[in-house]
Amino acid sequence: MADVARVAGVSPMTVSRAFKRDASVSEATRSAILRAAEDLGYVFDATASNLRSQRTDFVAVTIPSLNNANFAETVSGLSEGLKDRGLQILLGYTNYDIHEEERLIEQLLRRRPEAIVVTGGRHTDRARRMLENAGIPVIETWDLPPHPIGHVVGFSNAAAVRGMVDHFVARGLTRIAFIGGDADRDTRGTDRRAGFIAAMQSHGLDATRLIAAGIPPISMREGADAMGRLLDTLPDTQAVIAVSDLSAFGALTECQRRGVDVPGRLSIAGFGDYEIGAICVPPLSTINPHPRDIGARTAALILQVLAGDGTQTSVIEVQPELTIRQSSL
Amino acid sequence: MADVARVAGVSPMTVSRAFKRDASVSEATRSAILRAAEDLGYVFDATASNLRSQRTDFVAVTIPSLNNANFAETVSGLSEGLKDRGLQILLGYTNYDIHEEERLIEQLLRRRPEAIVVTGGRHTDRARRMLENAGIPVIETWDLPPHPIGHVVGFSNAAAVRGMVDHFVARGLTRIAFIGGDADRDTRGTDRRAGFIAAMQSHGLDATRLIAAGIPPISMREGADAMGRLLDTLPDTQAVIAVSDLSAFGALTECQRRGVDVPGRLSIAGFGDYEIGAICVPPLSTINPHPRDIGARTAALILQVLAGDGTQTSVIEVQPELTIRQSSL
DNA sequence: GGGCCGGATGGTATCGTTACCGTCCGGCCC
DNA sequence: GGGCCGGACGGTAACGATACCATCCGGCCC
Repeated sequence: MADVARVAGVSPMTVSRAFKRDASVSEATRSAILRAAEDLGYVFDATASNLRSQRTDFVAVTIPSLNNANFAETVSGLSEGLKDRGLQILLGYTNYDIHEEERLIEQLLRRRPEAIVVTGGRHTDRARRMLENAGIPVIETWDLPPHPIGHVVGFSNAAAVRGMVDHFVARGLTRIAFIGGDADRDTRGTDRRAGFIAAMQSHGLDATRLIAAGIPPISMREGADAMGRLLDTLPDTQAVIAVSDLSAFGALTECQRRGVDVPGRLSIAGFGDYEIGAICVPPLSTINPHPRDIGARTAALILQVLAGDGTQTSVIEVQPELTIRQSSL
Repeated sequence: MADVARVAGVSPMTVSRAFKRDASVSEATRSAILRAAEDLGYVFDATASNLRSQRTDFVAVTIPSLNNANFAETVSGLSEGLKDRGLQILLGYTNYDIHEEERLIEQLLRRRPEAIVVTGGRHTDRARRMLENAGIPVIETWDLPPHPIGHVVGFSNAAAVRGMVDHFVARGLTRIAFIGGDADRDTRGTDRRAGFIAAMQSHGLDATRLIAAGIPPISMREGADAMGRLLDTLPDTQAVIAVSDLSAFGALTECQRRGVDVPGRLSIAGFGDYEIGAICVPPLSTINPHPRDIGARTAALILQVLAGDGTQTSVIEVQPELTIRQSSL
């Protein structure tokens, strides 16, 4: 920076200001400085800036998996909402493992983010403590934790599935199965399964048609395998709700391979409104949790909190949308 | 850190060492320090550490899109290979836009990564200059650029597609179309399309059955729409290669909706070996570029270069694998 | 014309950690 | 017993930017 200042004929202080957004540097001086910097190949050192200013301009985000269209949408909405304020995202993924999440949170907090967004409401005790003491806004998403750490932008996975159960029951279907949600690791999956069981019981129906699908992320293949086991063991099943559209699609393909008519003999529904559910034949009924909205509203919340609007924590509940398509008609 | 030192009864210097990996601190002292830190809720400040030590222990990575199983696999392989050496990944995505990539690269370099991995070999001039002058290892992946900036771990998209064309020709199919690759933004897509054209011409076949699919990322829906246009305008087409498995699957669904038998009347192939291609009915022929290997070999290369093994640049070519399934048999 | 104001710029200390260099001390060798 | 060695720990300066305060000067008001 001193070199740039020398070449541009100004003080380092002015160079520093030229790299800021709204500092008072005349336009002529600024462009001269930026040109000198470009010529010299100078690259602004964010670590020094961060240390001195005690601001890093990034928001830490943890998601269970990189390769998931839903979480990618949330990150995208978040990123979009933050970029006007110059906030960048520091992303980490946990592989659906809360111990991995704990390690990740520790690493992320060391880098002094302005805020931290975590997916889900279940954490190790130590992770919880770290988040509570971090001294920055904490937002839990994709869930409605009973005891939030800070802010929440989420929805009830259980209530969302209840809507789908009601849809099936209204169509006169009673022998309904659920695929997935058996792994303790995926709390949203287990919540969906718990919602299924509660909804079935409240209708006075048998809630024991539960097919395990393995550890998350639940693949299409695992959905297909689960459907295979379901057809083998409980062939009179009339409808299936899968923990995600991906496993629902896998289940659908298994039906196709076995010549089981969907929805004629069996109705299928998924969760997440992934693109595949809208385009496959027949298209899948699903529940759209509006992942991009979750990101966008999280971004808005972060901006509001960082601007200092009060210190109370907010719980923002987004409404999942029941989307009925041919696979359950 | 001074507070922790006081509580633990040692000097700040010793606390600093206790947080390192292989510093000479007695085990008793170290655990006392870590306990004191935990009690005080002390969080190590990575920004200060980075500044003083001039090491950040992270590798910057740019990918076109978060929500893409292939790139996610590469990042995962990379991450896995780097974590033993304590290197973390700082990930950014470009939305398939080289100007966005330029901005991203600038932001990433400001954070002083130990190395930078970019997806693809086409960049803006300024991005190229920044990478050349960054003074850290640069690795271009998923491509074999004619003029590499530094190291390369990639493959020839064009050559990979040629293998698929050869497969079709060997089966006696001659009226072959290509879906996608028309957008300038996705260089890998355009390379695949160019490879298709070259391969067709070398067989003396008509290489003009090219169907546009829109701007990347090419969705399943766009694959379906493209297939619709293809069936409308060139109904005698015998085989289709799509720019990715996702668009290939979309194309397949369009055939299903129209009652076009695959592979009876039309063969379909994709690219990328996504899970959907393996499980859909019929399963899709595809080309597997081994994305996780790309990540793993990139990680190994980075470790080797950072360890100081010579200064020459290496070009590592991975071999895509032709995977023939029922959709083209 | 003197005083005042605000935009543009400069100087200095400092953010929290670690590189570098010392110190201390117990053990071992000749 | 003196010398040497190495493990464990401490003191100080410095990484490269910016917060904070000071300065300078042209323009405007009364």
